[in-house]
Amino acid sequence: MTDRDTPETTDSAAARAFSAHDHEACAGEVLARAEAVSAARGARLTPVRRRALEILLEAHRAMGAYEVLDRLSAEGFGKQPPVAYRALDFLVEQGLAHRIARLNAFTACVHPGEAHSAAFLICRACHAVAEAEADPVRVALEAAAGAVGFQVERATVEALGLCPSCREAAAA
Amino acid sequence: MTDRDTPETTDSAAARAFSAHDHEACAGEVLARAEAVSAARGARLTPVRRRALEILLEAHRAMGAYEVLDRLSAEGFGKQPPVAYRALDFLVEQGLAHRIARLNAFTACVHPGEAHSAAFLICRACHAVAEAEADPVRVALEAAAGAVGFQVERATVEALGLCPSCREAAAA
DNA sequence: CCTCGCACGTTATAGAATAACATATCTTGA
DNA sequence: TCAAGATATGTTATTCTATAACGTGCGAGG
Repeated sequence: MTDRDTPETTDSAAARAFSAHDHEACAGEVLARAEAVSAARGARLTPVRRRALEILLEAHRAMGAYEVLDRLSAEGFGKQPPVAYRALDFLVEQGLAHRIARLNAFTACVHPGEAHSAAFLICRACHAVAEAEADPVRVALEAAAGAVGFQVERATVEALGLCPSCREAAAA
Repeated sequence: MTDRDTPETTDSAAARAFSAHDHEACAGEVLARAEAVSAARGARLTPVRRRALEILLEAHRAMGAYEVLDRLSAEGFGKQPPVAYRALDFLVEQGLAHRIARLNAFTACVHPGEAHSAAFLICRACHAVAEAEADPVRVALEAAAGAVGFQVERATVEALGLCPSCREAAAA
């Protein structure tokens, strides 16, 4: 079941999240796409919002709203909670970021624009968060729901466990 | 996909949660099993803990910790947050209740003792919460995780949407 | 009996989120 | 171009959620 040694083949985004890679390039690419997506929809990616997204992308992990707020206020933006919450809520609405319920935290979406159901893989050791493709999961969930007449609108799928690196470290 | 008119056949617990039924009998049955489970493990289902579980069972929906606390304190138990959190945490640890991350709330487990992966179906209209069988969902999730070398330990699967009754009401 | 562990209760504080209001900026159509 | 409405940003204050730290009582085992 935990059939390892199939790293790059299946879900490149999730695999990348758990391995060394060029954060800056990866962040830049996503940011460019985020701008395109926003423009296409007429949504305004203002300075605070854009900066909030950059902060999430740079961190490449889930961040609490107050953590983002600290960074924003240090850069001259507002110092009060709504500043961060509004920016983050905007990003989530636009599909540029996701909220991780289990952590009361937020993370940048790694493939904005593309329709997708995401599942989050949260490492309990190093706290990295990967966004995995979850279409089959969503299908299974909708089947279970449909069986009792429930109509799924939004799904929250989060797994807590060990990422490949931490797993190796633990085994050693 | 949303193939209705299959109410009692598939997942009786989840189906029951969304239809009229004898709450008292259903709660009594679950409570009896909870006691058996606790006894079998040597876990102490003390008065506060037992009462907290009863409160969840009677409500038959997700309740916030402070809501449970209000009821407990009205009945002579402690009035401070840790009283409720400790009781609820115990219930969750013992598998007698679940925490719904999305709602910051708790709900009684409808089949304690049996090993199961649960998915929660949360009605955004009436706020009912059903616990559905989620083994296939879990399998799909583990497949997605395994593909990137991630080892799932605990999974949070929650769907927000419309329950059968509210869906009918909305359609009318 | 006595003491060690667990449960219960308290006070105090930390952390997450939003309500309500004032000000500024952007857009748009007259 | 300018006024009006919508959108964004910022503030203060408050609410909701959760935990840390400490003292007390009780029950089981030496």
